[in-house]
Amino acid sequence: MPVDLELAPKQKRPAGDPCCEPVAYPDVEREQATRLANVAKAIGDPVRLQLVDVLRKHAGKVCVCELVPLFDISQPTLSHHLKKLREAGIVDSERRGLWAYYYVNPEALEDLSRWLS
Amino acid sequence: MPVDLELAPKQKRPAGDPCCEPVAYPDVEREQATRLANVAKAIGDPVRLQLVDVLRKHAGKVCVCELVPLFDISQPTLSHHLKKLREAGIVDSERRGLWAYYYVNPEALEDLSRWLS
DNA sequence: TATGTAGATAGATGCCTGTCGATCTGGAGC
DNA sequence: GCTCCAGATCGACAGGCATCTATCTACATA
Repeated sequence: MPVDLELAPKQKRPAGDPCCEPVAYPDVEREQATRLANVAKAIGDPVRLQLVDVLRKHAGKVCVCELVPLFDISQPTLSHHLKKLREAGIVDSERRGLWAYYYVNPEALEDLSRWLS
Repeated sequence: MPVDLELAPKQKRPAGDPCCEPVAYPDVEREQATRLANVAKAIGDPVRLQLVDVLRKHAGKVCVCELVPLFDISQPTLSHHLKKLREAGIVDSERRGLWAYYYVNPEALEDLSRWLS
């Protein structure tokens, strides 16, 4: 049964008894929604949210070895979370000698922030 | 090996060669971080993010039967997503006769919005 | 060259999640 | 009562994710 998806498709329903007004497609289209959702998903973990919180205050000045003791997780797990944040474009890193320094890329969060408000 | 967690614990490291400045615990404490992360996680799915988008514009005026055709998912799956949003406190519902009407609870998103900006 | 350290990667594991079809529930109308 | 419909729930399944231990890579320093 082909369904007209362009606008609110009206099912068969007692005439004169519409359950609601017609609904248009979301303003946020699938592609943009996926992008925003990916950012939201990335901060959808308490550890990662706190990581972003720390990095926003100490951008470029905190090495990973200082971050590990702040959380009750192993170093590889923290590295995994940082990778997730990197993949979502929320943070980026820079190596100086032995150490790696992470910083927040503010633009990534701006889109989501704009959509929320 | 007991580690002092109160503030930035200094590991053994060549004296006079600190990798970075001391880091304090995240301002956003674990509990609040978990709350914020749960909200972020709830909108961390493209379908749910678009659902919120639609409901913000048609709050209380859209029944579920109008939402289903907007997405390429089955009715039970959509019901599942709405439940997730309900559990996160982002939306709430009201039954009128046969139909269920959902609306966004703006407060739930405000906290996350504030944290982001 | 050998040793130690910061951080990333690999592989395993158990749990969580998105999806479906089938079924249940409860109101509306005959 | 019976039937139809909107929506929620159930049970199953595949894929994803957070976590760990073990290992690897790259740099620094003796």
